[in-house]
Amino acid sequence: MENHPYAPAEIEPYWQAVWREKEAFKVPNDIETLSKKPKFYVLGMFPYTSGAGLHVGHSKNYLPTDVFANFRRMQGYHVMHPMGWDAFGLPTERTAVRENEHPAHITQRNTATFRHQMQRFGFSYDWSREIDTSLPEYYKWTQWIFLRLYEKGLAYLANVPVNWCPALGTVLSNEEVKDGKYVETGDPVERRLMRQWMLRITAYADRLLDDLDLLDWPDGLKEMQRHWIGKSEGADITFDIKDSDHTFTVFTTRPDTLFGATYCVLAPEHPLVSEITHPDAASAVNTYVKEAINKSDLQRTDLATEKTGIFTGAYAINPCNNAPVPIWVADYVLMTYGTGAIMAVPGHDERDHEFATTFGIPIVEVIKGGEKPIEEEAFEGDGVCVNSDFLNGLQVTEAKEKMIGWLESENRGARQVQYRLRDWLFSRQRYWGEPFPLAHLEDGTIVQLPDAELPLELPPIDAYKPTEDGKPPLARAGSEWLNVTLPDGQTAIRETNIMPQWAGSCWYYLRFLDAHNAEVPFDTELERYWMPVDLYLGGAEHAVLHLLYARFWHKVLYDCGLVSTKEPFQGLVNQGTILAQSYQDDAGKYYYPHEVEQENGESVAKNSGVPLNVQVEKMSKSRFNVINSDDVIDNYGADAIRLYLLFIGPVTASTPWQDAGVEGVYRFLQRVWRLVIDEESGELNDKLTDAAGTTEPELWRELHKTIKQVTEDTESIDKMNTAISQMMIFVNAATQTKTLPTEILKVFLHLLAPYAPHITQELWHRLGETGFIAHSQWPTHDEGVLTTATVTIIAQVNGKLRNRLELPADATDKEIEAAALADERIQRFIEGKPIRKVIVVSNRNLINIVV
RNA sequence: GGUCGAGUGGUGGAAUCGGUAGACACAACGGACUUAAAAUCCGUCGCCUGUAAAAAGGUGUGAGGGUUCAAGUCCCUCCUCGACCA
Repeated sequence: MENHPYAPAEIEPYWQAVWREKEAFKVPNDIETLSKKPKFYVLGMFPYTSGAGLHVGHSKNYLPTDVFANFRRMQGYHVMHPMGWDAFGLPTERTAVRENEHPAHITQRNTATFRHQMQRFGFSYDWSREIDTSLPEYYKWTQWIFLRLYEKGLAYLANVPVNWCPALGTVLSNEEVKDGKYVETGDPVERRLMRQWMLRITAYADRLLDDLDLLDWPDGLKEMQRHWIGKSEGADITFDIKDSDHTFTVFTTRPDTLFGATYCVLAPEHPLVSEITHPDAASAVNTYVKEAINKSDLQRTDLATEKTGIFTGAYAINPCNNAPVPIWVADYVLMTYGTGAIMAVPGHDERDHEFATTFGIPIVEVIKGGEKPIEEEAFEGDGVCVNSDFLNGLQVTEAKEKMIGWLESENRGARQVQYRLRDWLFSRQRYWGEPFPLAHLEDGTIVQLPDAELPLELPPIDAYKPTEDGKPPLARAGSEWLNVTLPDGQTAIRETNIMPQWAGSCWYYLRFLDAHNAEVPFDTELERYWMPVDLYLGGAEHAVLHLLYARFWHKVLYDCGLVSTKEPFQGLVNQGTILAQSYQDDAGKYYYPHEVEQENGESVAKNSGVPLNVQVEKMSKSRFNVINSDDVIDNYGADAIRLYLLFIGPVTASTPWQDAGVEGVYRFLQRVWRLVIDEESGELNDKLTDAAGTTEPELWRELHKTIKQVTEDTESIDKMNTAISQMMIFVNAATQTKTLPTEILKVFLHLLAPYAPHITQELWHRLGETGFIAHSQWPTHDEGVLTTATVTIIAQVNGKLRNRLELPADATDKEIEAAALADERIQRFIEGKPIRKVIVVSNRNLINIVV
């Protein structure tokens, strides 16, 4: 019967092979050819290649970029649209330990899976530019860029408090630690001072902040980066200590409240704590400090927890009035922010107020304007200074200036800018990452490897774990690797830390431009042509860290004269996540859907009968709710899953996956197929005609409407779902006409091509065309076709819809009014009541009669 | 606790320079076709009143209030959810 149905399993692999053979999406690398057309660089954040492979949630990132790349290509641009792998990282290293295999092999296996899965989607990547951050030919240049940072003094060693996990023998990032445990294994984590590599990102804080204004990013995202950088302006103030030669400096954003400072607080880690503590308080302070140091920053600064602290027995002198104020130690002050010491103004700072109330410290009002008495609530708003000697009567802003001026003239302090942003902890005690191209001489001097000796490759080692005496895994490498002899005969030992996973992704968008250049990281002319990235698409989880780190490196490269743009990513969109039903018992254990059955309308675990909570949340392996893209492609084809994921909602929205929904777009693709192909004979549909498109005027108009909407919606990126809706409307209309001019059909196939590249290419071919539809030109609509002789006027009485009137499109307001008043149904609602007002909104085809 | 964002049918979602609420699709229901089923095609589909069926009317975008000829859209208060920060 139906011998020639739509068969994605046949046509998709066929065209994918043809595209590969003919290098259909390869971008030229010679600048002369490139300069003939405008450029567009569209990039999806490249994936970390875990062993689990791709699930449909990941594709929400790659689909909009691919559609947009196809769209721009058809509009006549050279389109850079590459893909690669963020391949260094801890999960691979752990798999290596578990399976006793080299991480490089595991990485190769994983990238092969990712590549294969992506190719099944029919993405139009230029695969000749594929990169892998863990290959020496790539990380050679990561090391090279690091040396440029080092030369500029932006990399340094420092003793910093870190999250140390003894069981893993490594430092963990803050995100990896929750409640004092490593989130993945539950191993305890402690705070420890360690000598670590740091990158001086704070030196770029101002530019990272200011240049946000140059970017076409979502406002919310820019706001998050601003917040993260956290610039605050204020003053450093130096306090003398009573009966002591020591002094300490505090940073405050409110120098105007100095007269209200009734105590000071040192962070538990502050070096002065042991120096100034009164002997009577020493043992108690010591105990307190030890406890505090092991708490996380979050625990310490959480507003909800009760403030703790202890009096040192020492007093500071308030510089503006020489009053003695007690010095406390409290964990809500962090050593890593500001100077690690604060002046506390309980009258005008919520946390200080809470602390002062808890410990019975006096509260002084120095700014008037609060709603409640100062003893009850801190007043942090704007007001007038009181109890402040020479500041009395001034507004907060003026008072700040005056106080800073006074401090500077008295040599008691200075204007100061502080950032919340801290320097970037850049070393890890692991194996699977970039080795630092540095070595240590016996006297402690650090020497850098000459550029010509890069890459410094990872040595083979016997086990991917720390040494017995707690050194990083690289210390297991033999002396051949560890010991270096310098040209002058001195011997040095290599750095055994590695770089964090973020390093490789800080510049990968540049390597794509010239992926296999062995001489330089990328060619300057190519960089000038392609940069910046015009559209960068990725998840909101990278809103701060990756984007901030990459911007930082880019600015350093800019200062080195290596790149031509101040910013790497001009346009950026955060795609939403794909959600799915997950099943969890009260203990928090997740269950796979196949382990769940329904009982009396409740979901329970099949084997135990334990009742389960059903929830819709982000699709992820750890929640046991992933849908594998291979399975969907097996059943419905790549074009169907492509369309479905874009159809269920806006690109930026998070939307739940529904199996049944794929059926809908699959049916749509079948209808498209049947428009062209007679399923019985396999020949072209009889209703196709060579007659002009205008012989089906209704459909001709619908086509132009569709061109317009699909073009606009695709351009917006976010509204690809309504572009697909309009194409469905068109196909429904085309199914119902007697004839279908090929002229109309071909234009429509162009519109669908970026979304469903396989079926459109196949039908294009069946219609006798020889080239790739992906290389043909995007259509434009004719506004004249959209205008009609008559329009429907919405007639309202008192704002309520009462009738629709068909009137000539050129009817005047008066004629519309007359027609409406004459209408029988409208008259029923007016019925003799006096007409108070008539409003005609002709550009909305609407009339409202107020009675 | 703060900042930002979002609440629309049974479901995913359309419509925001204020101007026809529910496009498109899923599910459901009814019909045609079929020995039957699947597929396909056609139709109904917010809620309430009304009717044999219609016609017709009322009401409706988290809750309450406001501005306006007109509010899902703007303003105020509140509730819920999400993201980020603390």
